[in-house]
Amino acid sequence: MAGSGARSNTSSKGAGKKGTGKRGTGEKSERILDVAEELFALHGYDGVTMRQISTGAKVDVALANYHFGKKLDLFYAVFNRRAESLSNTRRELLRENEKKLKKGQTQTLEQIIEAFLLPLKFAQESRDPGWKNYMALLAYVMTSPVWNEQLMKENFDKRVGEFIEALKKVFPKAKDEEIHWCYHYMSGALALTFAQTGRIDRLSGGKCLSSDFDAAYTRMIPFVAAGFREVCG
Amino acid sequence: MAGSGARSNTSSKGAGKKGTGKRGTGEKSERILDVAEELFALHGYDGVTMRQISTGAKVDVALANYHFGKKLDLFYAVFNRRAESLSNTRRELLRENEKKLKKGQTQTLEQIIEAFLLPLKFAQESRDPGWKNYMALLAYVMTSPVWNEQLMKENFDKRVGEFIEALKKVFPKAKDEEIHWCYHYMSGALALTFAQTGRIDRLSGGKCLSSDFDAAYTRMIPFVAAGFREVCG
DNA sequence: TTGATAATTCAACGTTTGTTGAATATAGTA
DNA sequence: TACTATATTCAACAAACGTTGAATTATCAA
Repeated sequence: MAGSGARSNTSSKGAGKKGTGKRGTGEKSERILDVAEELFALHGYDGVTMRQISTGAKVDVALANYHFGKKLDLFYAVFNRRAESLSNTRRELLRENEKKLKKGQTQTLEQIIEAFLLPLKFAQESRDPGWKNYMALLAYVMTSPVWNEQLMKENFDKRVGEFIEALKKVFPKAKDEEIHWCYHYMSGALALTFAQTGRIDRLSGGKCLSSDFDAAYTRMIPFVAAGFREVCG
Repeated sequence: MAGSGARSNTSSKGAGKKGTGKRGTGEKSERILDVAEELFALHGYDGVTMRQISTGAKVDVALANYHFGKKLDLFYAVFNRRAESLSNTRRELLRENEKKLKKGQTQTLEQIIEAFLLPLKFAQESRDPGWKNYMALLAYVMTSPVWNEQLMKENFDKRVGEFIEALKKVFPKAKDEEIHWCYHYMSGALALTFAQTGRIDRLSGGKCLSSDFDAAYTRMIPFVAAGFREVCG
């Protein structure tokens, strides 16, 4: 019989491939991921049906199941696809900064923040418009009480730990609570920016644009840095 | 025939009552609202079924429809219930501050921010645990690209406009863009706090608690104020 | 070309969904 | 009491849901 492919028995992620053919790497597979990414970012996990995804990707409903397993596995696949590359870029920038330093020197606060934000700016300005959708999906996950733990923990928390360690070196006298709350504020500012709700467009009468991440980025650094210094300095 | 009550023909909000009896004010009605509030805040609009709500409220499935109309109308009813009281408290605190001023004086930045945050702190610390759920629901709406406009516009944008006007008086030389972006950062920090995702608990190893809005609140004021001064001052 | 494997579509399944008409119970008035 | 409007439950509907077995097509090495 045929079609005995990637059907996940219970809820495994990897979709056990057999020999040569890698699942989820074909043309249609990527179209499915792209459409799912956009829709999940806009309407959340429960607000999207498999039929909406397959219709948008111009494939049969069953194909998404064949390649990715259950709907939940597809959601994970969408989230994981860009998570690693994002986290890696972030690590590289942070270590690059560290290498540039002479012995005994520590990074400036602005450098640390910049290293944290820059990859996100790159993502937003990338040619691939999917990155914008992914950032919106990230905002959805970051602010969701149910997804946050299972998705952020595995993919991003470790890198954030490094980021916070670097901050502690800048503010050696600060309490841990102060640093963590300040990071929390920055994280919230970021998440709302990613979400691209269009609210700032409305409130500002068009003078600010949700889509203009460059404007958000350049002002966020001094804003956050000043906040850190006030609370932790 | 019976049961010809509050059935909304198309999608009207008010649920046209007939004479004396007010819909949605009984004991079970409020239980429905409370449960719906909690579930919507946790799982979003699409992540909650009418049956989950009615089960949680220990009533029949049909009762929610009878009192509130369609599911969408119930969602609106939940959101609107506490929106007005929140916005009013905020206005009162802002005007109280203004009255205390002598002629020619303007409010300090901290006072303005405090007037904006205080009602939210009250809400969080209220005896009614429903307020915490509502703040999480607010975070969901604030960060959602699809709900933001239709719900925030009607209920909160006007008050935010007043808040921003007060800020402009503190920073008369600042550009509108700068003030709006700073407000945006503050708004994001707030939203993530409301969401209570538990992430700060995890990252800080339990030293900070998502539920501890008081800790978030006291540090947010100096953090945000310093950021405003850096960017707009 | 043949044969095997992967990719894709087709058709259908058992559930669950929001919603509603009718039946019953409750409360209040005359 | 009887009457009336409201509140609540019961039972069921059509539609949409995620998922899957089987059939069909494409791919590619031998």
